[in-house]
Amino acid sequence: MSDSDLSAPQERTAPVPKRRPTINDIARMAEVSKKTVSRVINGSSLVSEETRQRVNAAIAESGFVPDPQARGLAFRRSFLIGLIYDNPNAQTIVISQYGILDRLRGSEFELVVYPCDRGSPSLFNDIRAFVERQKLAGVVLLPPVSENDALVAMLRELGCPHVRIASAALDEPAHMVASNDRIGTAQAAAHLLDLGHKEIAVITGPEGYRSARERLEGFCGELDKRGITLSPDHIVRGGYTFESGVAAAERLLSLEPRPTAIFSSNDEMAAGLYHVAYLRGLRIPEDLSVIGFDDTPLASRMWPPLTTVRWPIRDMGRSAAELLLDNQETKRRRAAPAYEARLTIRSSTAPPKG
Amino acid sequence: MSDSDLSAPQERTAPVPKRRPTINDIARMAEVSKKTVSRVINGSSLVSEETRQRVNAAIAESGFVPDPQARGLAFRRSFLIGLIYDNPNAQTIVISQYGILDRLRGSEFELVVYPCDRGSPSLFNDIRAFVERQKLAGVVLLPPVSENDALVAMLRELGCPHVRIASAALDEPAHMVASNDRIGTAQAAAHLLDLGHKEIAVITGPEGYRSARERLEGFCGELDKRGITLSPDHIVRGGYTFESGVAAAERLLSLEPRPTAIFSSNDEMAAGLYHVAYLRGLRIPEDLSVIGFDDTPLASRMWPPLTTVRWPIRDMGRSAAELLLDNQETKRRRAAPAYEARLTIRSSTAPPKG
DNA sequence: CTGAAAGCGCTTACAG
DNA sequence: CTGAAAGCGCTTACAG
Repeated sequence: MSDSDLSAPQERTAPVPKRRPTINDIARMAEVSKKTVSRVINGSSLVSEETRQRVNAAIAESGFVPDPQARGLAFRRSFLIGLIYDNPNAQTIVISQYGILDRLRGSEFELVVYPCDRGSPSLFNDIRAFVERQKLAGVVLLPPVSENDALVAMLRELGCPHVRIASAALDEPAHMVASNDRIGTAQAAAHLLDLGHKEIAVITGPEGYRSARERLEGFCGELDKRGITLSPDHIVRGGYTFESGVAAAERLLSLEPRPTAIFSSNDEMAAGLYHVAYLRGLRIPEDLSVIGFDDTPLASRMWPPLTTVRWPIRDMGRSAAELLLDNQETKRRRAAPAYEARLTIRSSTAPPKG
Repeated sequence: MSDSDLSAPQERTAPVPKRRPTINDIARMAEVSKKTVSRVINGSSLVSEETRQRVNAAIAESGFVPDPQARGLAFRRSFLIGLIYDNPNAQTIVISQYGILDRLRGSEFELVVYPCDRGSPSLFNDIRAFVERQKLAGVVLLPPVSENDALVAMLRELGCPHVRIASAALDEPAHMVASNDRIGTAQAAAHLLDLGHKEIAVITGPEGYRSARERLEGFCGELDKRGITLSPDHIVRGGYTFESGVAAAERLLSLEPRPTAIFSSNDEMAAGLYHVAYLRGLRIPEDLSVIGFDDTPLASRMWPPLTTVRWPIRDMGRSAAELLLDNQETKRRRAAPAYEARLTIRSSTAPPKG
């Protein structure tokens, strides 16, 4: 039973440094050529059923795992998926990573993280170098950098498969995992209207961000339908950061008459709004109703727990990885499911006083 | 000047698919063997200054970048660093990633993320497979999985370089980036005492977690010094989660007399404590002073902003990567700097009433 | 359906 | 200080 029965005595003393089995070992065990082993590994249909079983048995017995580096070198590409993002929100990043890994686990692919700075003048060169050097099997782009069409054009030129996650369909289905943010924000507007609010204001996202536009239009679209139009001073632009939420809140809460309800285009800015409200002695939701967007853990940890629009980022990450792998293995271009952002009602909304 | 002057006319029409230059191209350009180019790439001292310059000039001119896959295959290891974690806190994960990448950027190494489940029966096998398959250049372990000595022993056996991030020196300096959590928690205790609190309670971390012990002992150590000993019912165990903070708070705020100050061993549980306090109509800090630990963004976004102990995770991540790379390139074993958790005073602490 | 040869882009002994 | 040969563990044409 021992595999060293035939070796010289002195060789038995030192435990054989059991080298990982290679494709050659499997070929020998199964009595086929290494090329045939390769065919089995890669799921080629040009292998007889009997041969395939013999090879698979040898693989199982030896615990053989193909070396991704060697495969990659021969394939001229790696088994690495890059995650490129400039999103400031830690929750979004981590949860999207979990989502992608949900799909990658058990596959031969690994996830390499690549945070970037959209403002950097070397952004394009850096990403090009990253993609080329690692010969990435594909990349997933998170918003807002996912909205950068020029960057995506470069990826296309490089022949790097890519999937964009965003708040609207910016690209062909094969390259897109989109949420419909308008549905959830329309629900938010309807919720405030149903509670009886008339003095409504909005903190939007940064200029030029597609998500900012989608959320604003979804919210205002519903108000329009009900015959309400927000005056320009009731729409204040934020930067998706806590600090920008504070600044926007200071302007909105100084309005006369003061808004009784404010929709913030993300949870971070809603937290800033809470601070300003509390500093001014306002109670939430008695004096001010607040709705956020994202449904990060922060939303449920604030006090009172924040009514917000849930953005299904984990599912979207999983879909992005799915698209990348599917379109790799098969030729058919599959599309990701349609995702909808939906309102989650907690405790930060109530009817206006009086 | 054109590099296709000598090619047949019909070849000039199709733009030459400019293949990435390889070590062979550089060898040809510099008129040396590829082995010599390899020596230059790897910083060998056995190259004459003149030859080195010629090779470097060719590299610069051609934009040559060595293929990490091919290098890895020949080296029998990859240029991938794994980040292994089971930490539930998104901020901790993302910020440590930034820290590690601070050091990796510009190097030839990439960061591969590997969240894991400490409860999984296949944890060891999964990590072993990950490390072996990818022939990782090294791994960084985040707490609490970094405290798992058996896992680290396995990594050692596999010959996988590793650095552990934790709240105490669990290992030799070359494998350790440790914070001293006792300093910050002692400061927290002193702060509460100085404010005049007598009824003090603690929410600790999970049983068996080294960080939980360090923080508890740091806090109670300072109380002891001042002649105060907490009764067992004033120390409630939490699980580092928001929900466990809620549960612990419910017990502590039911005590008679009610504590006027509570130290929570992380920010997440402090958020849970806030909720229970508010539900009971208590004001922070007037009726209850609260101190957390970590100084995640959540701490500054809660209301009132949380007094907490700052855990310098970004710096620690950078140090971990530094250790891994240094101990890779040189033989000398360097140690990471000593990190100290320190108290950050915000608005959740005040003198007790009366 | 199967295989022998050559190659992916590098490095390790081994010479000199 | 420099190089020719062999090899890392796979796959791509090319045969048959």
